[in-house]
Amino acid sequence: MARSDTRFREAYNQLLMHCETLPLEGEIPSEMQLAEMVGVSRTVVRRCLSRLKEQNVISWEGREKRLLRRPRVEDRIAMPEASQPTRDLEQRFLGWVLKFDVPANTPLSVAELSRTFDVPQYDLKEFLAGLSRFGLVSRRPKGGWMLLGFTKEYAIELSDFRSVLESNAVMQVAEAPVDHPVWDALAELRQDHLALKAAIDTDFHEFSKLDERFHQTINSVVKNRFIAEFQKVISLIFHYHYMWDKTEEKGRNAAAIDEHLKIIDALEARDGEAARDAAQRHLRTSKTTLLSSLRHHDLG
Amino acid sequence: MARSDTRFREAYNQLLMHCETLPLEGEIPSEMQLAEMVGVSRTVVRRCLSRLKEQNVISWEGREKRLLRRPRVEDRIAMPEASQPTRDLEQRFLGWVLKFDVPANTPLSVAELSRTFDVPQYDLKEFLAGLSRFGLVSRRPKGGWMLLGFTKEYAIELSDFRSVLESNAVMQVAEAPVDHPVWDALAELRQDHLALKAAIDTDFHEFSKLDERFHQTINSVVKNRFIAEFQKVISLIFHYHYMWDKTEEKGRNAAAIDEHLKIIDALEARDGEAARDAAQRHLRTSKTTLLSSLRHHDLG
DNA sequence: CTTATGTATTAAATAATAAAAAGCCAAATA
DNA sequence: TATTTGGCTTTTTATTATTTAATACATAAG
Repeated sequence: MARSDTRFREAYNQLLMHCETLPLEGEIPSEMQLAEMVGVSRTVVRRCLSRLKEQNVISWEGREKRLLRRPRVEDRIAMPEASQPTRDLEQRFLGWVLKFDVPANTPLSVAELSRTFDVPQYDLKEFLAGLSRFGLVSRRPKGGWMLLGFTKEYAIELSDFRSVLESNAVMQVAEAPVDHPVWDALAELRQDHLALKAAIDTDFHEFSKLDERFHQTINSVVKNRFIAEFQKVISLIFHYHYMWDKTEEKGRNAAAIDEHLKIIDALEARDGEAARDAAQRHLRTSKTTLLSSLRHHDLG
Repeated sequence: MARSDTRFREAYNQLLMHCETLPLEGEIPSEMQLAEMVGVSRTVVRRCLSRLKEQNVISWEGREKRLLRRPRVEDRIAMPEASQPTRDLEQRFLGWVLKFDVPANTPLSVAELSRTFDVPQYDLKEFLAGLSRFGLVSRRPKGGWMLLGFTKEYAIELSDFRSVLESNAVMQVAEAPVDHPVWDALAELRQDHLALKAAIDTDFHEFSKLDERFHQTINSVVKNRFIAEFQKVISLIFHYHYMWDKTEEKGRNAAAIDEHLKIIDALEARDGEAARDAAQRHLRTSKTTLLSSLRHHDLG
């Protein structure tokens, strides 16, 4: 009932590996050096050395440490099977919400989420606390958490916010120096848009990926940690919704391609104002699409 | 070693109070009604009733519950002294960081913070997880947390972001309907600015409050949860820094008053473009001030 | 005099646990 | 018969206890 000793196990195995590179009776480096090597505190190193001595792999007397015998495979400590990485929890959680169409104002059970996502409860608590800053979840008065979005209001506010951020991004692109990599990327995007436009009848579902790439390219010009953080969530949400709303998909995508091309035109002409206007028109369309996809869910 | 029974204690005392309003031998409402009343689960209500019966305050047999005697003051359960509210932890934390000029890349000890702020450790974990979304803190590889901001880069990106948000807000104000409360607020702000301008030689330190009010008024027009969340942090940070940077304060404030007035002029003329330009000029000044205040800290 | 070790102190992660909430069912009421 | 109520069970949450790990400090070795 306490913190796991994964650190110790990992360090122990690493030290074993290091021992294999040493000659028999060879001198083992100082505790501090070992700690540095393995990226762990001296406390852990000493625990490892204790065990190595116990197992008669090394001798250890004061600062004299020597290799007694060659380490064997069975000397290694088994690692507790690594659970799913907590890293992409955000992706998985938002995906779950959108895929299963979890309605607004659903109580979230940390215990249950912990099971579905195979993530310890305290990691989830931390994660949810972070999401609450985006207004996606909140604490319930009687304890626990609650999923707030995606209501119509949320979608509207998110779209508006996206509009604000992306208008700014477009303006910045227009003012980027000629040798900025964004220009090559845009030229390539133009080709890909034209290619898809030509094959729209069969390949229209390919647009989703292209769309994401387009917006990412535009936004990559803005070097701002706050905006970047939000973009991650925004693009995820829009992306998922489009994937699920299949009504009029071909027509919608064809129209979006033209809108994108207009933005590229304006940008390459270095006309910031025109680009911003084109971008805003495009984002208004996106907003409408997002809202109508919500309406379909309501009815279905 | 488990969750506190504050809920029970509070509920018990509330039920005692309710009993006082009842006549002797009076019927006590159903468990569900009591639970609803006190805002607590039936489980807690039943625990309370058990104790009330034990203390001979009520009789309780099946669904027949009657008041046996008038509750006395000593029947109440003592409440564990409420620690500092976790509510304004954000204010206190940011205040602490800025006031003591905690440098960037300082390791934060949850244990220590818990003591200084008189807040349980898990609350702090949640809070820090939230702040990490703003890029102010992050997890350290070997565990624990680390304060990232306020570096020069952070200040620049924050200022730029603020600029984006506030330009948008200003544009929206310009398009607000004539009966929107913002117009009255702006008229009042104009008077207060003029008054302070007249008395600038003596009252220049009053500007800080006025500044906050001005920006809050502008931003209040934008109804957007994402923007609102950020504004809280942004205004807090800018505000604190100005409070601590005393160089040239009078001159700076006098100039800012004029900049504010120009924005108000443009807004009242319903000239969105002009208002945005004026706002951007003002925010550029703010950015410079913020950066120079950081530089002073570096030198001092 | 610097660097490494031994020891003590402090902090962090996390499982265990009491408190609270939610769920279920039969009995009682209307 | 439909609905509410109370007794009981199960699940979940908040919070602590405890183990692991990190850090600080004194002491010894080179």
